[in-house]
Order: sequence, then C-alpha cells, then structure tokens
Amino acid sequence: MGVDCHHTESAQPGLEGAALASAVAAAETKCERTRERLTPPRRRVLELLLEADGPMKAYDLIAAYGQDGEPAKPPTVYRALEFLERLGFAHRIESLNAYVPCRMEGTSHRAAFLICECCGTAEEFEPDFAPQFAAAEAAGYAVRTVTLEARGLCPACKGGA
Amino acid sequence: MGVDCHHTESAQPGLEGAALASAVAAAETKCERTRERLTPPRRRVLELLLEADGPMKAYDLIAAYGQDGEPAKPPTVYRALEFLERLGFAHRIESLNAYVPCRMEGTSHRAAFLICECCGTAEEFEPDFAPQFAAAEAAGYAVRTVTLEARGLCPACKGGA
DNA sequence: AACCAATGCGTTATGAAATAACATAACCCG
DNA sequence: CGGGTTATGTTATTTCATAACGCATTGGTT
Repeated sequence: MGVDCHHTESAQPGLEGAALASAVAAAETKCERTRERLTPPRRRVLELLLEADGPMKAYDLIAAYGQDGEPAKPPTVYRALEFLERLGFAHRIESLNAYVPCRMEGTSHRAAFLICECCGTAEEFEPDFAPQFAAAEAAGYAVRTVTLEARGLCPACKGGA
Repeated sequence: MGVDCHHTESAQPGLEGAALASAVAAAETKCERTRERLTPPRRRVLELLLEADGPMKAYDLIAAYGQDGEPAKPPTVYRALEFLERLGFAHRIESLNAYVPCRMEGTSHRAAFLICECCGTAEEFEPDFAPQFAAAEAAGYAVRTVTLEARGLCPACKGGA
C-alpha cells in the first residue's frame, strides 16, 4: 500500500451477528423517521459495509453482493451507495475510491478520516472544522460539505514494521 | 455541476504570456535546486495546468498535450502529474478527479480547496490543520499528508443564480 | 572515452471505476 | 383504482488509471 510493511490485513473488525443486526435496525429506524426506504439492495450494501474489516471498493461490493455468489450489476450498488451517503450511513473515501459505513452518530455534511497507508484502515474522527468553515463563509462561500483525509501510519503500523 | 446555475465557465483565469513563462521558470529554478529534472513532458503538463481556467481532468490534459493537436498517451500525462504532485507544483482534487497547479508558495504535504459546485472553480487556501493534526499525532498516528475539500458555492454563484 | 546504474520516456494493451439510457416494477396517496 | 413518484433491472458505454516492456538519456566512475 505505498509504504510497505506487511501486515496481512486491517485492524478494524467488521460487525457480525447481533451487533450487525442491531446496526442495521438502527438505520432502519432512522429511515422510518424520515420516510426514507431502506430497500433490499440498500440494506444489503449497508450490511456488506458494516461486515467489512475496512474500506470496501465498489467492485468488491458488487462481487460480494449476492449471498449465492452472484455479483450485482454496477448500478445497483452505486445507487445504493448514493442513498447511503445521502442519509449519512456511509462515506466515500475519495483518495481510496472506497466506502465505509459511518461510525459517527449524528453526522452531517462533514467527514474526516485517518487513513493508514500500511494496513489500509480508515478511522473516522470528529473533525471540528469550525475555523476553516468560518473562514470560508467569511470569504463569501456557502459551504455544503467538507471532507478531510489524512494519510499516514496508524499506531500499530508505525510501531511494528 | 450538481447545483444548477448556468454560468458559462469559471472565474479563475489561467496564466499566459509573461506570467506563464515566469511561473514555469520559477518551477525550473526550484527543480534545479533539488536536482530534479523538469523534462519536456513535465514542463508541458505544468504549462497546461497553469494556462487553464480551472481544474483539468487527466484526459483533458492528454487531449491538449500536443501543440499540433496530437494527444499524448495516457502514461505520459499521468507520469508528469505524479512528478508535479511530488514536487508540490500541482495538486489532485480527489472529489473531482482533476488537477490544478499549486497556487500556494512553500507548500508541503497539505492542500485545501474550496470547490464551487456551480462554476467548477477550485480555490486553494491555507488550511491550518494544526488542531486536527495534533490530535491525530496524539492518537499515535504519523500523518504524512492531509487534504481537505470543501464543496459549495463561491461568492459569485451564490449571489447570482 | 567506455562503462554502468538509475531515471525517464514511448508504446501497446488492459484493468478499474462510474454512469447513461431506457424499460419495468413497487409505493404512496388521493 | 388511477396516476405521479421513486426505485429497480439490464445493457452498454464512458471515464479514469496503470501494467509491462524495451529504448533513450543522464550522470557518475574508472
């Protein structure tokens, strides 16, 4: 992954069993409140994101989509991703062309990630863009969304090799 | 462009004539200092970025590459872009799949942009990530690069329609 | 000068990521 | 039930990016 240290895979454990079901249920509930529909493809893609150990590429999702091994058609997944992003259930990581489930509650139009170039994990954190944000608005900009992506090495990969 | 107001094109004027030559010369000088080589393809791509009125897509650069109208081969341009980014002469805007010349002096590993979803301009600004940066390092991360992309409407597009 | 390692380039081909366009189906609401 | 709206299925295509390989140029070394 750019810098090379050779960890097999990521440190970000995916959800399973009850935790997974509960996360999906929470999304369901939120949807109901806003009269949005968590349809089967949307639910399925959300599940895949939640189960994953790290950021998922769109074509990983496409390949993993069918429980029977049948891939999805690209638009199915891209449309679901668009929905999940719109509702704040998922984020796209631009510098990775990949997607993660949102791990911050009450998120809105901002997302920030610490991306490990060794193990590939992407940890979401609460940014506090207040200063930049204010500066932009002062300059006359109407900011709608902000994304921040910091790349480097996570504690585990920094320490080890 | 997502939000629709119908300005023909961007408000970010490209360089030409003496200003262009001088910007290229400055890059040349910087390269010499670090024993890097601003070879013809690299110089050409830098010129194209500097001349442009806004972010350039890779395939725009490919198409515009030859003075005679001959396009470049993709690797030519992608390799040049890699070089220009490495030296801080250009930035990739992830959320646009596009490239801009660096407009901040003495830049390093960080870049921040205000991207207008109407007219397509991308204004670089000085971020001051100190707080986020410090927080990340405190959490044990070794941050190498940071990019921030704020999307919204520029003053011109916000005001008009 | 002759050599050699390192870097960059040209070229062909292919891989990966995302969307256009259009037909069909399900949902909501009056 | 009728009719608008939203979502899906499907085919094809477009857009973005890199692999792989051989040749050329550079710059240092003997």
